[in-house]
Amino acid sequence: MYGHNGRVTTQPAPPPTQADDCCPSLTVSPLSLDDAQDFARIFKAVADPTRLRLVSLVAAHEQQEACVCDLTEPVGLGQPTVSHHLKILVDAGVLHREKRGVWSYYSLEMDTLNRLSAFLSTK
Amino acid sequence: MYGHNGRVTTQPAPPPTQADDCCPSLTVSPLSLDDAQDFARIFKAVADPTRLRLVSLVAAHEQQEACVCDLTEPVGLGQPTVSHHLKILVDAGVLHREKRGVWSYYSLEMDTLNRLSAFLSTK
DNA sequence: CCCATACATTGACACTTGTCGATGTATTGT
DNA sequence: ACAATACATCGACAAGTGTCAATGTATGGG
Repeated sequence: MYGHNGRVTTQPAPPPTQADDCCPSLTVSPLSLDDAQDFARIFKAVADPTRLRLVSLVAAHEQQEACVCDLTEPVGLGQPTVSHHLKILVDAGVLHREKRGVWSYYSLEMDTLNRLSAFLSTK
Repeated sequence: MYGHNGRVTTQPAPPPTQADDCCPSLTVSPLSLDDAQDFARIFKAVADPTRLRLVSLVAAHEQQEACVCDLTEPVGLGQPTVSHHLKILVDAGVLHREKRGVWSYYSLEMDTLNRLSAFLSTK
């Protein structure tokens, strides 16, 4: 009934409310290793100042889409570096890439952003 | 009126809706470098599978708090490593540390999580 | 057909990061 | 005072990451 450190311990513990396996949330039940790795991978994509700015620039651009040449100057980095960052965002499902003619147009993958948002929310 | 790549360009562009400087959002206006760095730092703290599991374990623990000795076994890592991860989460404002007796109790900093959540949401 | 443009990929490098073992520092009980 | 416990910090090392210059690949225009 009392643990090694003096706090009251609970009974066998009700089976973790895993009912909502639809969309794992950070604060409802312990994350499985798989879920933790999945979300960590997406967060990693967003955990860089340059990539955050790229996403916000795409969002603020006309039609909510932009090509590489629209982005290199605002972020002040070389084209290969920007392409590299955009690839990471696309691989993580944060951005969508559509090639039209010579240009690659990047747009938001809103489902992913909202999924991340819901994952973090505590209310 | 037409840009170098054939898309219609807009007039001088209305001053970016910076009215909501209360809480920067990823998708409303281009992020400043400072805001981008601030949020990237917090996302970095969360962009690791072990740290995500630590946060979820704290959230799922009794009283929504846990000490290091509660966490080492579930994540399967050594005590110094767990302490290291917890420090990163505390520094980022994701967890709160309170020392009571010999134990350090970690709890959620819900404001930070909800701020991140709102930052990512597109609705 | 050839050239210019937009973008992707590669190789290299400095820097950061996750992990561990060893050690340091409080706090509690005897 | 001493020993044991809980935790933090340090030093080290392999692995990962951000950046660039150089090069490769497709597309459209003349």
